[in-house]
Amino acid sequence: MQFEVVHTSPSTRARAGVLKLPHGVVETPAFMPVGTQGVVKTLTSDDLESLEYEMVLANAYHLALRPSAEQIAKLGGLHRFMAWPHPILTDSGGFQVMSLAHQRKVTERGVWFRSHIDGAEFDLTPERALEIQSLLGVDVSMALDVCPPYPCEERVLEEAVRRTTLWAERCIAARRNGQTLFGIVQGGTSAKLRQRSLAEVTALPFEGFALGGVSVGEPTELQRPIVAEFMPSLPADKPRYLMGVGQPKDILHAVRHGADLFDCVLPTRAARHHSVYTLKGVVDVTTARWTDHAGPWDEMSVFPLTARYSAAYVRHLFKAGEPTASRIATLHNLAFYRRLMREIREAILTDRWDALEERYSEA
RNA sequence: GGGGAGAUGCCCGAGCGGUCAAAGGGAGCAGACUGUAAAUCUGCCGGCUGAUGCCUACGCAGGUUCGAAUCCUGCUCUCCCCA
Repeated sequence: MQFEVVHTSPSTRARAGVLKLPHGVVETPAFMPVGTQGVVKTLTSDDLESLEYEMVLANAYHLALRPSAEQIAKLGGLHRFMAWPHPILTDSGGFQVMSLAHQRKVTERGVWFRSHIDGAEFDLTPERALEIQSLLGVDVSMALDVCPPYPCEERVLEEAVRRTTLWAERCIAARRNGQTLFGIVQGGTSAKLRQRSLAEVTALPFEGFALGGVSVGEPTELQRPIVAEFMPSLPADKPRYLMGVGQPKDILHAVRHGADLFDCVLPTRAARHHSVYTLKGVVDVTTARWTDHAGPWDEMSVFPLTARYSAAYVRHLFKAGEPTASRIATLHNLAFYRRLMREIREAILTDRWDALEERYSEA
């Protein structure tokens, strides 16, 4: 892996970079669509290419359970398996510590899961998380962390920080040859614990660093200060990844404070839930106002892959329960996010940040 | 022609003397979703009202009863079986 910051905005901490990975080059700031199970739901890999995405996220926990890391390795690795020859980053399963909290136990050794699929035991240690991601053959592996929810007792938060550091050290030790590994900073909404986690994790020789444990249910008013305070403290010469974020405005905010990478289920999940992103805000495409609307939801948010479909038509497809409705909305939302990231990068490179913020002020 | 079953809110469909503006679906309307157990979940859904409450409602018309969607009589209409 190679990372280079090519330009930093003079008025903000926003930076444009180039991330070179085994399967391709990623221009940052970049957004990774979420393909948990080795697909971005409703899309094909060539859709993602048509949308001009350069990197996607997948999930080690989910793929290890089904079809299994060994199975994917046998079939030539995750890139070949999902027919996506471009960069892939995998989450380790740390997020599932939170999302599957009711059927898991965290110990000093690792996380013991009861499979959400068939109830079988699944023992995830930092070492195994690294092995899984190595078997998958992804471009960027994430360390196994403990992601606590919000709200959360200080005591639990502290314990999560402690274990995350311990596991980070074990991940470093377990790293395979050439495996690119990012460390994750925890600490929830506690500045003190964030500070400690950041110091401990960034002391380790990771190739990149992530701010984790945000967008876990906390209000944005609490998320923003954490991002603003700690994103700039992550090593400047390495990629900075804000996990699970977010709304276009959250991304704008984080980029302003120096973030390079993002992922979030919002554009894809909202699409399946008939919400579409436009420069005028998120609109529910099934509401009655679109019944007779022969044009787009927003003239300023029209994209080549979906331009031919009217608001009235997409509304009808959703009402009729047609799967294509979700597909069109997903294409639209990912096109919106792709344009957002492209415009962010352009704004940084041309020092026109204020105009960009103005453009997305309603989004 | 004979015998039987039934008519409930936008639709389907429970209810079978009071706790019924009436279960449950569906449709409709409006929301939520942030490293995906989510193509899921939530709210509203006769009218007026902030709430209490009031009014109109269970095919139509009468009746019994303190009280009827529920019981009785007649009518109208549907469906099924036999000839």
